[in-house]
Amino acid sequence: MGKSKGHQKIEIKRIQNEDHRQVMFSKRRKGLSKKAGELCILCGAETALIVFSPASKVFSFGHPFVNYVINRYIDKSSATQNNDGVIHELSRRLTEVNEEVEAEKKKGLMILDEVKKEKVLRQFWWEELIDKLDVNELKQLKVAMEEPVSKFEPIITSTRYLHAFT
Amino acid sequence: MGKSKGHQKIEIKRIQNEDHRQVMFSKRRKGLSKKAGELCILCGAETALIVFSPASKVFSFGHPFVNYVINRYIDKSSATQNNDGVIHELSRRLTEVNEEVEAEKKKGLMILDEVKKEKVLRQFWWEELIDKLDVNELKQLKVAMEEPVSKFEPIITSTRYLHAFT
DNA sequence: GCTACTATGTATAACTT
DNA sequence: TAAGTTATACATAGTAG
Repeated sequence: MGKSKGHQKIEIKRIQNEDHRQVMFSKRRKGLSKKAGELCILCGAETALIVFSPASKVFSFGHPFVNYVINRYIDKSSATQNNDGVIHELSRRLTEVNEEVEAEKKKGLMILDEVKKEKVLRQFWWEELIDKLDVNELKQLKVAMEEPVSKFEPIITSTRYLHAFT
Repeated sequence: MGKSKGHQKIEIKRIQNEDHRQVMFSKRRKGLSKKAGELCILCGAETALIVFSPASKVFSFGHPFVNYVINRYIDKSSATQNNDGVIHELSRRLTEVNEEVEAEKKKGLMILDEVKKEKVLRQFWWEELIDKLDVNELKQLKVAMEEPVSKFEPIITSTRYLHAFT
């Protein structure tokens, strides 16, 4: 007797209850693999999906093989200068940002003190990350930054970026 | 007048019609990325998704980053020894911070006309940007986007960005 | 934790513009 | 050609075992 409220709407945010989260992970991971497989069959796509659970268990799906797709991805990004993937990833990130901003604005602006506090935390995060990026990534960024890209400047406004390389 | 038969049942096999297949690919690829992102947010998973279209276009999604997840997949044992461990730790912190942000968003409640204007201009800004950037600039932006300060700053100092393309 | 069930939300196949 | 609409299939949140 399934006495259930059925599929209720949920907010997309971290599930607090650990058990619930685990169950959700299991279900959704399977669903994701299934859909990845369907995409391959229906459309002739080649796909790799790697998922680490919070407990660091790995799950993967690949068509034709995970490693094959990964290699293809790596080759593509290093050899060819195909913007598509980059653009896609960028637009995805930007979309995320915009959505976040929009959601934020709908609810209201954060209290100024809290904004400052968050900003400090984020700076730390970012500065540490820069320190830990591998040499190639730093070179890439450095080269990119040495190019005259005036239309780009607005993004890189902070001097924080600069001493990462000095 | 949407005179449609709606979502009909389909067999999971290669779609023969090329146009139909392309449309299906586009839709399902987006759906897949969305669900991958939801899995990450809901369950704290780390995920990489790489999809090659039949025309060899690459699309990818990664949290925290595609390359990070791939590296972790390829060589899990080194994760604690090199920077991956740091990045992992940092990504955890980012998640925590984001949770805090989410919590804080709920506190504030001020909708501003100014803010709406900014939203429109901002969308214009990034769409133009994507169209105009060359490879080096994309690399640069990619790096910039991968750190949370830039995603955050526009909220506060956005007016600096707006005349870049006007 | 895993499977089964049910009610419901969501994704999406077919169609329109 | 992509973007929007509609009807339906499918995924899945909640629950029980």
